[in-house]
Amino acid sequence: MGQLSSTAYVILGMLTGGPKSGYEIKSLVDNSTRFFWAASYGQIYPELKRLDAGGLAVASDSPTGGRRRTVYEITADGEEELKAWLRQPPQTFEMRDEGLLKLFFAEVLEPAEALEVVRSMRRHREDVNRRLRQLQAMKGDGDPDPISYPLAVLEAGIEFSGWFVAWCKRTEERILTAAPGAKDR
Amino acid sequence: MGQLSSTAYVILGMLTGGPKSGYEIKSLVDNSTRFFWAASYGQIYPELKRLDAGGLAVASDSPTGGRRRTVYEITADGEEELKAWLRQPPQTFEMRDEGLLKLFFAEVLEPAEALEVVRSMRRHREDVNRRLRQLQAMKGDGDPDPISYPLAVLEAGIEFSGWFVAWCKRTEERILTAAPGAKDR
DNA sequence: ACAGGCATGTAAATAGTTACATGATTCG
DNA sequence: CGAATCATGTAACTATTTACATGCCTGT
Repeated sequence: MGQLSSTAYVILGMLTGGPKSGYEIKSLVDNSTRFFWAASYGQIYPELKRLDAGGLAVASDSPTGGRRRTVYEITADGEEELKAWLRQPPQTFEMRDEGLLKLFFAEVLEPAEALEVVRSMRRHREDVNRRLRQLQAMKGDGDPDPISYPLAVLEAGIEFSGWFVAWCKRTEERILTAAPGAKDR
Repeated sequence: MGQLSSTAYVILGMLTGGPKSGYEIKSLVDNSTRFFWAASYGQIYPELKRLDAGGLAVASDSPTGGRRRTVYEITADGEEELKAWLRQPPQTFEMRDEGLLKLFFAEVLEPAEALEVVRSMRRHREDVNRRLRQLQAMKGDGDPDPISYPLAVLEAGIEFSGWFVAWCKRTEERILTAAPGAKDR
């Protein structure tokens, strides 16, 4: 039917690895694509129903014990749809970083406060970097010969957050050099 | 009034440099914060009215010749509101990169097609990098002694897109190494 | 005369988050 | 037994983009 949302493609992509429940898709997303493409339950569950209705995935009951559970499997149509999308040049590149935005306006603050903005940013990125490294350690690491795309993307996340931390450190130095009085609270 | 939107703070921040029209704010945003915080007319104009209604900015007519024009000036309350917000630790850090998402699922594609995804990403980031460097060349460059926050943020954008381009190149190499047949197109 | 930039605005659609409601199972 | 986790879903809200409508001014 009409154009699918990006979330629809995230789901289709996740389903290429085998049938999954909405809950499983959500936690997969949270442990992989989240840092460059997030999705909430409020998007995932309705979208799964739409994919089923459109014939791109099929739902089937698959309870775990007495706990109801619906898993979805991608169809041949679904896979074609996914591939067609993957072949289109990517369009969306967005970033929203409140820290950079605050720093941009930091002239109205005291240097010590501007410094604190950068420190917050650094703490956050250090955190992300640590979590991504943990994920990397968990997945088979070690530069596999036939390149693993998910691993390559994970590496991008690690490098990116690493670069960001380094940039924060250098920026903290510059603020301190320009206003030596700004050293801590 | 209730909580202000982030867009409201972008506007307040832009107004600290002097009174501006909605149109001017939009083009400022497009030439500065855009790569980490965008805003459209559909947000800016209604938000300006809200800021005026809430006493954080004041509107005044300031036509250019026969062309009507409304400029907004930040009030003391507006400046306090802005500073209070700047002092809160930043919360929002988001990225949506359709290229990384596509690469993540590239296993279902031919290596040549995966390569094309990365090349698209690289072209896009090269473009961004070029435009940011142009902006940098236009603004007074040369590491001013009292650190310029907007310039520091611009540098972040340049470094970030530079890192991204380099990562794409390395990833292209890896794909070619794993599947030497993927050359060209 | 016409293109492009200046200027303001709104309506509709789309996207996405948050909070809530519900209930079963597993592990300590 | 209680907490965490598995599991599904919806309603309300907030955010944001896109497309459109309007019209003046400046430079070629």
